[in-house]
Amino acid sequence: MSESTQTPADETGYSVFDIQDKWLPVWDELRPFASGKAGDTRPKKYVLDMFPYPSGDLHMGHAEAYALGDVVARYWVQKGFNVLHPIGWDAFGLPAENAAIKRGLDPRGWTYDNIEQQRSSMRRYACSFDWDRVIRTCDPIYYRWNQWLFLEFYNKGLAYRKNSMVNWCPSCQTVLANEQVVGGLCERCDSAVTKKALTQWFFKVTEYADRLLDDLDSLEGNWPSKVLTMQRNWIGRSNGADVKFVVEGRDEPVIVYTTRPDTLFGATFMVVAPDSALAAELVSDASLLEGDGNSIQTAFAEYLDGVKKANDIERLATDRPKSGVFLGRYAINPINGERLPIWTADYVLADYGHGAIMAVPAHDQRDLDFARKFGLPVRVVLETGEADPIETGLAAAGDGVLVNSGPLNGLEKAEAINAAITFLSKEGNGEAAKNFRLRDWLISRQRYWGTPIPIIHCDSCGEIPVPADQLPVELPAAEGLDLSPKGTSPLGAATDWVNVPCPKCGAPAKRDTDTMDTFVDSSWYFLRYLSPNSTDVAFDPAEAAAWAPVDQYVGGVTHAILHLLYARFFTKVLFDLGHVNFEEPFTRLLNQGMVLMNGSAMSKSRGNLVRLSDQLDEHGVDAIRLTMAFAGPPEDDIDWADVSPAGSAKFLARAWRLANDVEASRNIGASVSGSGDAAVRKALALFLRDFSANIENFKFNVGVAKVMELVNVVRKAIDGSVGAADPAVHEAVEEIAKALSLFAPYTAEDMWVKLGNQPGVALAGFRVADESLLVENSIVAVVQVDGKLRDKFEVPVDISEDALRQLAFDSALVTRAIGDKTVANVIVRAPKLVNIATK
RNA sequence: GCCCCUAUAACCCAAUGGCAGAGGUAGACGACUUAAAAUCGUUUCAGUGUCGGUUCGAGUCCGACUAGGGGCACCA
Repeated sequence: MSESTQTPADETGYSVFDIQDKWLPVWDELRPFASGKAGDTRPKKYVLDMFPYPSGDLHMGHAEAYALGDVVARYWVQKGFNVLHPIGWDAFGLPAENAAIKRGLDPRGWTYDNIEQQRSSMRRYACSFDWDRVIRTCDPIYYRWNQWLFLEFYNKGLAYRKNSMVNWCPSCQTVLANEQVVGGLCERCDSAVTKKALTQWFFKVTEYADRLLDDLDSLEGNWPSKVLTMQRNWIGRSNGADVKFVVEGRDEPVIVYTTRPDTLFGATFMVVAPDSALAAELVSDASLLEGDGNSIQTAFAEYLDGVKKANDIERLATDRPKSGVFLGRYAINPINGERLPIWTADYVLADYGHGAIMAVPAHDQRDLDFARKFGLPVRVVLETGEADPIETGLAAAGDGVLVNSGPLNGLEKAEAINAAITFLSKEGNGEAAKNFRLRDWLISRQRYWGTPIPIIHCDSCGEIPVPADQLPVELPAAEGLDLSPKGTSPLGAATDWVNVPCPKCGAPAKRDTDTMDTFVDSSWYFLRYLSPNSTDVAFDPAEAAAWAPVDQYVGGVTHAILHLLYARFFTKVLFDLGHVNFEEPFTRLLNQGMVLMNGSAMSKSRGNLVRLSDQLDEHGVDAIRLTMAFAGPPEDDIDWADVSPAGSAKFLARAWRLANDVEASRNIGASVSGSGDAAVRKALALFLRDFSANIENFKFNVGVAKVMELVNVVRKAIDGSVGAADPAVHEAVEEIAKALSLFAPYTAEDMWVKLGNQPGVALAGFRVADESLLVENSIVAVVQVDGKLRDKFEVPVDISEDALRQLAFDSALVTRAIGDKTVANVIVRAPKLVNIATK
């Protein structure tokens, strides 16, 4: 063991490193956190930490997350609950493959080695995990059920393949889900994401958009409001209308989505997305185009080319000037028969609504910018009191009364929206509609280290699901496969694996070579913990009924959208399929902050990396865990430069010495009589009352402070006239050990045994506060004059208002403060306070 | 540009609308020690980012502003 601030020469004998070595093997025997004991009558509590990705050993971020999750889990154990607190590994994914490519390692071996290292670190870190329920998503016994779920989704029409423009990371050489593109950059490697037309697998998450949004209301108060807001924004529901515009020379009308059907009279042109099928079709026949058809086709082709080249970062820049091309075609406004020119511009997105809009420049900033650039007309149809948009360049976005709008004139905006929809519906020209910002979830990836998609492609039968009895479709060995990214799946080269007979007709067919997004794995793992080794079912419904949903989820806010949205989606699908009886997977959510160093995220390149293993070697496990809990509110970031693990270690030694002193006093046979010191008993009762509330409200830092307070009280008692042999002291130190078991399990266990107990402080159970000690006979009342404190004195708790008022006016200090001023008002809040207002 | 969160002592942080300090760090002093460390004890330090409002009373509620952090951002 390396140098430590805890000198082993500490004459009292406290050595964090010795007690770590001492208790770990004992706990391995005791298994205090086994949750599957037969006949366990304790009430259940499912506490879940987000499982780690095995990218190396644990780091400071893990240390915080698992320390805080452990406080919650161990708290409920102390409260007498049968706590399910499992752990596993999110073991598929690119880093394993990248390591394989870079260092010539097998992704399998690399992954399992890292898992072993993390598992061993978690054991030393004293995480209260139930080690009988470990899962690894890269085990065939796990991902087999990914495939089963995929087929359940497929059979329900919730998994489908389509060709579309998808996000493409040129560095990872794979497609990305919308959620994995952050500000136009790849979430994983920060490369600029481009678009590519590919046939890919999707999960139809949009079909659940309404429920995913509406059910967030039921989580209000139990999830951080920040996460709820982010999910609401991401789903992005908007209400409006679909409006049919007849296009000259086209049989089918074009449908346009708008949130402002009230401004239909203000539409002066139409815009279609350049990369939409509609745009291509509209210009395909040169003879239909107004003016020189050929030059319009050329201009469009050039424009489309430029749009395709632009990446998302350029496209998302809001200050970018508008661009576009006139397509030489016209649409008819259904509300007034006006002829509107059709343009194409990249501010209209192909995959939102119908890829086409009606432009109302007077009341929409984007349309106004476009109209001003290309000299298109602007017509105000809503009197908002704002200046003329043509003059100011600012669209009139406010509310008001309709003008220039035929039958809608005089109506308020809200009324006009309804009236317009009614009018359109009657004519068959439109209807109310809603749209979502959320897109379907692209789940196929062109990489090796993932779950194979269980579909076989047959020339004559098409897509055929792999029959259930042939699952799992196991990944072929990586050996001999070129894993380097090249835009197509490495699995395509595993010819023995790829070529299979069609399950339906027996003709030669090929397996789908893509693998699933790893977010599929993590969308249901909380259910797999309930029957982690089952080969018959993904999860046992009886176990699910007994344990699920998760009562308390703990993890980083980085997953606020991705993982949490997908897991919610899966849960709702599983509910609809009759596999679970709840619709929200995580009843309560705690997001812990990050661990920083000197104000910024730790990283090797910044040179501010703090290694967890160094910290553990220097201060011991308990001190680091305690530091994490004590640093501040759990959702706040911890700056490691601001905290003092040495201070935590010092406190733990101080607490430990209390137990040591009590033990010593017992050994010398000090006589014990009575129920012990009243002041210590009262301090203990106060502590018991406050501590539980603090932990349940995630105020771990305050909870720790309460333990420190009690330690200080007991220290004084021992050093003073009360002494270490006092029964109240003994009792208080036992409670300190139990409370500390949430934060510093080694120290707590050692204290507990020193006090004469069998090992197992984690299961000891908190004492109940003695209510009779909390009843106060007297209280200090304060007297304010004009809000300023002037006197205070002790009064009986049941003092009457009149008596207290009298006492206040009897006070010389008070009368002096009043002086010659007139008393205007006297507020009496018996027994605590009197406030005398003067004028 | 829009929305949300935060602002208390040198530092990290507490405080059901009722005495601004629970706890810790750092500092100072003392005890113990030949000395130092450790330990124990004592102790300094703010009127709560700014301005205004509600109230008998505001760190706490309301409004505006400043600073920091986060989210969303051509979604029709």
